[in-house]
Formats: sequence, C-alpha cells, structure tokens
Amino acid sequence: MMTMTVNPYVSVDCVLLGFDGTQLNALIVRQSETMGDSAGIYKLPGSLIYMDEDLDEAAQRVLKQMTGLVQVNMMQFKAFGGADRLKNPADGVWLERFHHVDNSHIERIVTIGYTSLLRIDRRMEKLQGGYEAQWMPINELPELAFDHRDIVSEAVKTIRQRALLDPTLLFNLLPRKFTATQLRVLMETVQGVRIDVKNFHKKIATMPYVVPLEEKEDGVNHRAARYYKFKRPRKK
Amino acid sequence: MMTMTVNPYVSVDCVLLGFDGTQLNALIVRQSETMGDSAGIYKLPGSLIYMDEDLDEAAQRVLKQMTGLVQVNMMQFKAFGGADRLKNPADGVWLERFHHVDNSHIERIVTIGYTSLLRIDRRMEKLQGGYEAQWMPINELPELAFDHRDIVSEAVKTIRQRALLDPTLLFNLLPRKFTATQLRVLMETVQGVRIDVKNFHKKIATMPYVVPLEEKEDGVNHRAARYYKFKRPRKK
DNA sequence: GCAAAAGTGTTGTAATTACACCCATGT
DNA sequence: ACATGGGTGTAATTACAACACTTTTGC
Repeated sequence: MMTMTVNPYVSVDCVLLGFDGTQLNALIVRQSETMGDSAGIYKLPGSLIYMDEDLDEAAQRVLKQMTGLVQVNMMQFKAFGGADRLKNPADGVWLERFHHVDNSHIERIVTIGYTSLLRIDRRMEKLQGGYEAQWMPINELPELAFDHRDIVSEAVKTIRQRALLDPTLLFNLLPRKFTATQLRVLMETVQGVRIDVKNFHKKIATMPYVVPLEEKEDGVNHRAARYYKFKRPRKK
Repeated sequence: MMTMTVNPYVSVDCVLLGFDGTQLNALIVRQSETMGDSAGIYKLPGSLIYMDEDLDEAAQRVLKQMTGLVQVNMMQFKAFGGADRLKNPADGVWLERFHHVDNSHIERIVTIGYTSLLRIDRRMEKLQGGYEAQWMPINELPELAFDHRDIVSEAVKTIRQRALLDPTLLFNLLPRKFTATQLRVLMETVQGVRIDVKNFHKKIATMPYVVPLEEKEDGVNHRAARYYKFKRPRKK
C-alpha cells in the first residue's frame, strides 16, 4: 500500500470535456460546504500527488475523489510549470485546507494536465470532501483558481488537434445512439468549420465505425432522424 | 535574479533529434572525467529545476550547460512520473554528484520531457561540468540512465505525429541547402513509408516553402543533384 | 396545411497513385 | 563504356466541394 505522504511540488489537474449539443463544456468542481475562505472557488478536479503514486494513478484518484467518476481514460497533455503559477493568496489557503499541509511548505507547484472526452450525461456518483461537480460551457467559465483557465484552453487546443488525426475520439462525447445531425454539429463545433449536410451523409456512409440502426427518433415534431451507433474499429 | 535552491522533485530532460542521412539520432551526454561511479553513464541532457525557474527556462539552461547549445526551440512533449523511475542505485549517485544534494533527499522525481529537431552538424560549443555530447542513432542507443530510453521513444513518437500535421518541422533536420533525395529519405525515415520518386518531385514543386536553387552538387560521381532551400512560410 | 428538421444525386475540380526509361557525371 | 544515382510524363483513380429540392412528422 502507499504511504500517504504528499509531494508538495507536483500536482495533477483533470480537464474533462463534454458536449451539450451546442458547445463544449468542462467539468468544474467547487467546495460546496462553506468552510472558510476557500469555499466557493471554482477549480478543475486536481490535487497534489502522493510520494509513491504514479502520475496516471494520481489523476484517476483525484477524479474519483472529487466527482465519483471511475475508469475514465484520461491522457496527459501538458505540464504547467510557470514559476508564478500560485500568485493568488486564496489559492494557498485552499491548498492548506485540502491537503492539510502548512501553507509555508508550498513554494512552487508544477502541475501535469490530463484530459478526456466524456458523455455529458454520466452521473457523478459519490462526492467526497464536500465537492460538487458541474458542467460549464468553456466560453462562459467563471473565475477559476490558479492558472486553470489556461489549462482548460490548452486542453481544448490539444483535443482539436488530436481529433484531426483520430476522428473516433469524438464519439466519446456522444450518447450510444446518436443522429447524423448530432455528430455533424459536434464536428463543426470542435473543428470550428461548417460542414455541408449532403456531403456529410455521404461521408458517414463510408466510415466503417459509424453503423446505421433501424431505430429512429420518437416524439419529435418533425421528420424522425435515423440513429447511428459507434463501432470501435479493431486496433491494429 | 534566481536563488539557486534546487527543487528536488521536478526535473527536465531534453531529447534533441538529428538526422544523419540514414536514421534519426539522439543527442546523448556523458560525464567524461572519470570522477567516480557516475562517470561513463549515458544520459539525456537534463537536470532538476531550480525553485523559481520556469520549466521552459530550465530546459534551455540545462541544454546550454551540457552541450553549449543555445536558442534551440524545444517544445514540451510529455511528463514522466512513474513512482519507480529511479530504480537503479547508480542513478542516485549521479544526482548526488551533479546537484550536490544528499542522496537521501531524493525520494522521487517527476521529469518533464522537451524535444526539438536539430541539424546534426551544429557544433557543441563549450561544454561545462566535464560533459561530452554525441549523436547516437536511436536504434543503437547504449544503456541509458533512469527511464531515458522510454523518454527517447516517446519523443520520437510525438515527432512522427507532429510532422504529419506540420511537414515544415522536418526542415530543421536538414542543412541549409539540400537535395530532393535528402528530403525524401528523411520523410521516408520519419514516416516509415516509401515515397515514389517521380511523384515526390511533383509534390515539392507545389510546396511554396521548398524553393529550388540554381546551384548543384559538385564532385559526385554521378549526375549532380539540384539544391533546394527551405523558405519559412509567413505565419498567419 | 404549415412549420421544422431530415434526407437525397450530380457534376466539376483537385489530389493521389501507379508505372519505366533516359540523363549527367566521375572513373 | 560503365556504374551510379538524378531526373522526367501520362493516365486512372479517388477524394473533396458546390449546390436545391422533396420527405416526414406533430401541431
């Protein structure tokens, strides 16, 4: 088992991105119980690492602690190591409370950013430590602690690039059954372009990992759209 | 000015990649003066960071210290944070000597990997601390300290991907004047594919950033090849 | 029947592939 | 003259871009 000694110099932060049908959202947490100055601060799920904990493990742990989410396939995308990352005094207060370390021991923290794409309807099951997690559109984020706003925009930048090389990434953002329009709007949003509707239907017909279903939408006041599902291709 | 206090938990390591006309090489250093157990160990240029030093600054500093290279445009590519990175006892001895910190203070180090592409003919000007730097083919690396072998292969993986999105990266690997064949062999090596010679000539004719010169090879015992140069495109 | 979104074909252009022989130079 | 690598054209295929009307459904 691991000792619970905190490494006061290295942290991980998780940028979970979801799609609400219109825009990308990020999962933001805040300490809900008003227990001092640090309550109410919006942050990314993140924490210092323990001494004998792998970075990847730390990212999984903190995500579970703060949101209840498990088995999220996060990938590292960047380290943030500006010497002046902890400029706001309130941030130091938060570190003290959360980690039970003396503020004076916190000199400087390098954080490793992790990110993943997630269906926005995934339930945050059990929340420990009085945290509540919520999805917030990335263009309307409130003030965030530390340099978390920069971290979010770097994550989005990374995702945009990776999605170009591997379009199948985006399917993590959609429900199991989705319509052609949902997929198209998602791609338009992530890539920041407009896609021709007719050409798009042709294109998905050639994608082996997008399979049409017989099922259709129900109860909509217009023509019902066909559902599709994503079939993960065999990895070579 | 910066204080010279070492942060004993965070380091940077630099993977400089060059091309010798046949294969990718990495720049490896080793302590040349035999001053104990740690001499003779091959490593990447890297070091712990100072307390009030940005990561990017640290990468530049250590590269200069160990190879004399300055103004190398490195980019961060990954953090390495396995809890067991420092498994070899000899590695601890090295840290002690280089940083003048007590070995017992080194519990666990997270390192941030930086990488860059470099012309292999760049001279390593002044070498401090008794280090000698040399290019070594990435497929014939000797045993390296820590997990530096993993770090090299992750860097190569990253470069392969980035070169797909931005082919102009590769020109950093070539001399100012290069032949079509040199460029083709480089691309074949990095991408791991074969490229049709005739189609390749057509393709470079359409690349605005590859400009043909009048100058030709000299003193070769076959038809002289035309030289080209790389003209960096205006960044938008 | 009308509002609202889904779905459907054709054509022109650009990019990519496949393929085999002659050219210039040094020895 | 011969060995060595440099350089060239054409045709077929495929991928991509532009563009407007008809269909289904709920109200």
